[in-house]
Amino acid sequence: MAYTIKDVAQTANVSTATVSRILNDQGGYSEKTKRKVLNVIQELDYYPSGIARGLTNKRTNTIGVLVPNLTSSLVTEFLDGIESVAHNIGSSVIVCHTESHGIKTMKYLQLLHEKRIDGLILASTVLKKEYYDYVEKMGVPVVLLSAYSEFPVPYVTANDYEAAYTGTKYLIQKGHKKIGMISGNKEEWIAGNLIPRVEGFKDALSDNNISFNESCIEYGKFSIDDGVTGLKHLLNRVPDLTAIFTENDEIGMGVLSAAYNSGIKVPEKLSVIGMDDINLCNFMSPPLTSVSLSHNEMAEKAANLMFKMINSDTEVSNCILDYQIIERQSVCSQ
Amino acid sequence: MAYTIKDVAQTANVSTATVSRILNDQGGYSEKTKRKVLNVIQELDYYPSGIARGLTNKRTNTIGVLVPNLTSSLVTEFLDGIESVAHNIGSSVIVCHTESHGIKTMKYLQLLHEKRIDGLILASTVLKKEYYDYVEKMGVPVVLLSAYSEFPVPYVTANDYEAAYTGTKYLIQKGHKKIGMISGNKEEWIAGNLIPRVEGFKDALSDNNISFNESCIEYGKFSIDDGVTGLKHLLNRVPDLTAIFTENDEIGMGVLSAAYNSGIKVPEKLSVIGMDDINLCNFMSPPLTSVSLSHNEMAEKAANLMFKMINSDTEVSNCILDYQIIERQSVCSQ
DNA sequence: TCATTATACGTAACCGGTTACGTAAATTAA
DNA sequence: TTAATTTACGTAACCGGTTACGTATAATGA
Repeated sequence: MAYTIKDVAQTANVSTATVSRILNDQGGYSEKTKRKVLNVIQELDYYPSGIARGLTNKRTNTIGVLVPNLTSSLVTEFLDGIESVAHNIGSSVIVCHTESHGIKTMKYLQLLHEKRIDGLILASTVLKKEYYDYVEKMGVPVVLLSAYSEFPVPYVTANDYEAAYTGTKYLIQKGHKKIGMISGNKEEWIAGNLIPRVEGFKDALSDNNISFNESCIEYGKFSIDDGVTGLKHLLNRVPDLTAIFTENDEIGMGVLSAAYNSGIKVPEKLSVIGMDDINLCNFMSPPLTSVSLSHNEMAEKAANLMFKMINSDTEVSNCILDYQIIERQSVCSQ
Repeated sequence: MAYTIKDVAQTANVSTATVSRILNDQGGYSEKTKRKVLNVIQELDYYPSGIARGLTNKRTNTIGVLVPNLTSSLVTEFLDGIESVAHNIGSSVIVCHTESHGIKTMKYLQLLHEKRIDGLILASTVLKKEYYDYVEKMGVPVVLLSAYSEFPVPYVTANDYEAAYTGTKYLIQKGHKKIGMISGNKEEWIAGNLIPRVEGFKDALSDNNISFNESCIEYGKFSIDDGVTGLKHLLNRVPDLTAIFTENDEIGMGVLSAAYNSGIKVPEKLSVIGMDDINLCNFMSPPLTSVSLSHNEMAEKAANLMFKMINSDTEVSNCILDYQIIERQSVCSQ
């Protein structure tokens, strides 16, 4: 195998303790021996083993990130932000693709436990009691990204209710009266009881005296595909819709695609507004108007929060970020 | 901290060796003690430390994946496939976002070296000599995904040259004579000398007696943005183009977007064909015709190859996968 | 000058597992 | 019945680092 600290110590005629001290800038050695040891390290091309170091240090410089999927742009943008922060701090990230699947998620948590990760970020994941109990037991800092929880786990998220309310109101202000919504999976939210984005949608309607009918909401999952099938179902049930609010941009993209393929002009015949403001919105035809939830900031905040918890063991406070409507070309006045 | 194997051994009145044997199904213990130990493990909720285990085993059950970016769909689809294979085999994957940046890449390699990963996959990355020398030194199995190399490192890729040739020929057969190309970064390929997708494009033209002019190729990077700026530059230089072949689908998406915003109808006024056939192609307006390089299969093959090398230390052969044109609606006859 | 303190190390235990080797007890063979 | 073999463990070294503690030497102070 590769050289060890012992090899370095021997060839440099010092003890392993000295080598270790030099490697970690701890002082307690002369300039001369430092140079000598550093030379030997270079010559042998020695790299300390993070494994061995982790064993004593109880620090692996590795964090885990649980994501419900890897094909969603929002999620990969999260991952991107987290990875960037982690790398700057000197940590690596292990990605775990849970598929929102309970058993797979638990398996991943066990795996990360065995790997002795320093911290954990759950992105766009509903924190079930089972998960909470486990991470509690693991005893590592956890933060939720784009999710909240009744359990005492810090989260970084947007005010989904308000954002959805505002997004819907935007459509109303544009003169729309027949507005539908395509939402993600209902069951995902068992924990939260309420689906905030749906509630925001409903309340915006009723506050503006627009009659609401349950059939105006279509529930699916969160992917583009769900947008295309969602639009079909929705228009079957209520054909005179003039605007659609989608729970996220992927669904919105699906709606755009389905509309194109059905010859429904957006925005002339149908206005569409998404949520999250993922980068792809800019490049749709037409560019997709969206409620931006500053998700770049969100990911970085979450990562920074987690590292702060790792380093100082202090409790940190939740963080609710701002939202903002990014007007593009998928919505027009009625 | 958490319980250790010693705690388990003590409370079960056996030695740590016995506990270890039981944990690893190695035999050499009676059913009775096995049950006893297993009970204690459950009671204490003991989980062995992967770190300690890794120290003796020289196996971390962790692999590294280097990717040039995390916002490209192709790359995340790769990542998805690799993660899936790895998880089934019981390995975790560390993502490293290199931004195609030499220094950052080297830093990551060192980090992964320190972490003592079992294997490494370089996705869509040109293997510079510097990288090769380093991974050689690391002594772990490496495989290139969607890349080739003059160095003796196994790769899994498509026949880019032929695929590009065929994609271009498809446009020609549709009657197009004024065809442009938008390619990725020229400098990326220093190592390979030739840019296979560009060569395929050129050769398809000349083999079909279509005059070729260097100004018909626009070089940028690989993102959607480069597609939009690329189209503008290209049309400035040669305005009578009727078709565009893009080095990848992201660039193709950018072209679609720029065309939409400039009022250029696709495919009526401009045909566009991409490469890779990422999932998003299906949802563009219009859906983007693309040369499919079976990248799902590619990622899985690469991962399986790597694990085979990890487990058997045998040399494996390269793998060149098939391509196929997926006709959608962004190309029409001239 | 001698006592005191600081500096520059070395020794060895420890982190939490794995495993080669040794041995008493149980089983089988002769 | 006794010898040979197998089974079921325990002991202790080892993986490759870190670090508490001890000590000889050098530097400082009185």
